Amino acid sequence: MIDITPVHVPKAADVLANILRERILDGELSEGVDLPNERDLGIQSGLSRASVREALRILEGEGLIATRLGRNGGSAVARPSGATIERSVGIFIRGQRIRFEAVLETRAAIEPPSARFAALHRTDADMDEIQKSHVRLEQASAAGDVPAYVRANLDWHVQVVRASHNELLIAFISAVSQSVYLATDLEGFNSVTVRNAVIRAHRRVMDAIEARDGDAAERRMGRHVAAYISDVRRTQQGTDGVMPKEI
Amino acid sequence: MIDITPVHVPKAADVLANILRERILDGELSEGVDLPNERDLGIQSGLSRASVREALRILEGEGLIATRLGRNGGSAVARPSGATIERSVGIFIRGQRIRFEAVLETRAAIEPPSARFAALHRTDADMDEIQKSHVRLEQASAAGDVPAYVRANLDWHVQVVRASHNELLIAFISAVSQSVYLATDLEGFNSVTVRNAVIRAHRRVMDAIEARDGDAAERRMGRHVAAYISDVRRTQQGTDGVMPKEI
DNA sequence: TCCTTATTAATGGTCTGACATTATAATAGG
DNA sequence: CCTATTATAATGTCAGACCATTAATAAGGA
Repeated sequence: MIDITPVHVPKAADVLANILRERILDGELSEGVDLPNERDLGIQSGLSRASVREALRILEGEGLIATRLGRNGGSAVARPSGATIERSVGIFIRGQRIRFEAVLETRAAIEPPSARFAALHRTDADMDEIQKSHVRLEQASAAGDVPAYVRANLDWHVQVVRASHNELLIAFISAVSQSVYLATDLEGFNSVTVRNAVIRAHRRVMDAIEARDGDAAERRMGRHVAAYISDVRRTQQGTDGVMPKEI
Repeated sequence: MIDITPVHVPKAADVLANILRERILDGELSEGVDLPNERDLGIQSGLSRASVREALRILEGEGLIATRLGRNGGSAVARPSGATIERSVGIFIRGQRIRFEAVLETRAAIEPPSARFAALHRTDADMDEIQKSHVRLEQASAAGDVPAYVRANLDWHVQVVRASHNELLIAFISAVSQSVYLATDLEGFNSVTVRNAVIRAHRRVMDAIEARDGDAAERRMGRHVAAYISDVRRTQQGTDGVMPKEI
């Protein structure tokens, strides 16, 4: 008797999605190009419109196409943005019940080397953005607006990583920051003393980045995030440390 | 005249997907629980089976459910794994044409702090796994099997990060490693000298992790990946440095 | 002519119903 | 008790119709 191993029968929509995905990622279909409409795709591929739609949905979920409704609508090729990574990381953190501690550890791992790269690769425009973020931080702190302060704080950290010009690090830190913000205990920043310490630390990091001093930027950012983490540890004693669900 | 801002009309499938996603992520529907079949979901939600299927497809793409065919089939709640992050990162790297340099930078950023956490948090079982990876690396090197060597090399690095017990760092390094492997120029490891240098560096890192010496682990891993990167830079001079497409 | 308004057409969104395919459960036969 | 067959419950796929949305186009008036 002939021995046949079990065959895997792929679904029609997956096959079509794979074909289109490859053509998009290969650059054969470049950003902005319109795909044929669903009915034509069905005719060309020999599949039903339902299967075509399912394939398009897969690609849309991957951020590879964007679909518009109405006349002159249809699916256009898009560039997968960091938003896709942010979404999957957010779901991962909530779904796996990642400890808040682990999220902070990840920030502590990524940010200091990112600050180094920022010091090495920054442009003047990057420096401007970082400083603008910092001004917003100071204003929110002076106004005692804690939620705005926390947002500005996170934004400053993201801006620093942006200055590294490393797209992957930017995507990672953006993904993580979103979760950090939602899990941050605002009470911890009610103290003017705490907020001023953060502002001073940011100034020191900015000085190093401005001076293009990678070593100092990495060292100072490392101390800053370490201090932040020990602050959080002190504040959150007694809680279970699991990420909250409102993400 | 009354002023009405444009309203956003969500798609039926999105609404259902959002509802189910929240219930899954809130833990109300826990792992392994079977959802109602598509027809029942349609009846309960008041939507057509087509819309229900579209919603299920969204959740499947997010790794939140797994759908089986056949009798006793249906959709069961799943835990979103790192695989979802790996997929989105892979698509991001290819789609954005991320420079190979940036991917290596990201590794260089993540691995040293991960090695520190590994030294601090490792179990004996983790140490075993790391050492087993290292043995496979030595065997592949001795046999002159370069592809197996490169795979074992990457696997060793992933194992070290695993020992950190930080699920996010594990997911990130796994996602990045996949791309690194496919972009690695095997020629660079044809030299026995190069391979032996790597093996010695790994031994030093392992010693630090075994001794639970976080500082040494971070420092040694930092030197190791820095050396690797400058090797790659030397080898790849003249190429454009864009990630290859076969991912 | 030019601007505003109504009409029309193209396209995705949704629904219904049917049939195909698959994997398991139930059953019958040894 | 075990094996082979049959029935069944679920997803996968298709076909066709109609709805909803949007932009191009035509019509109409200043």
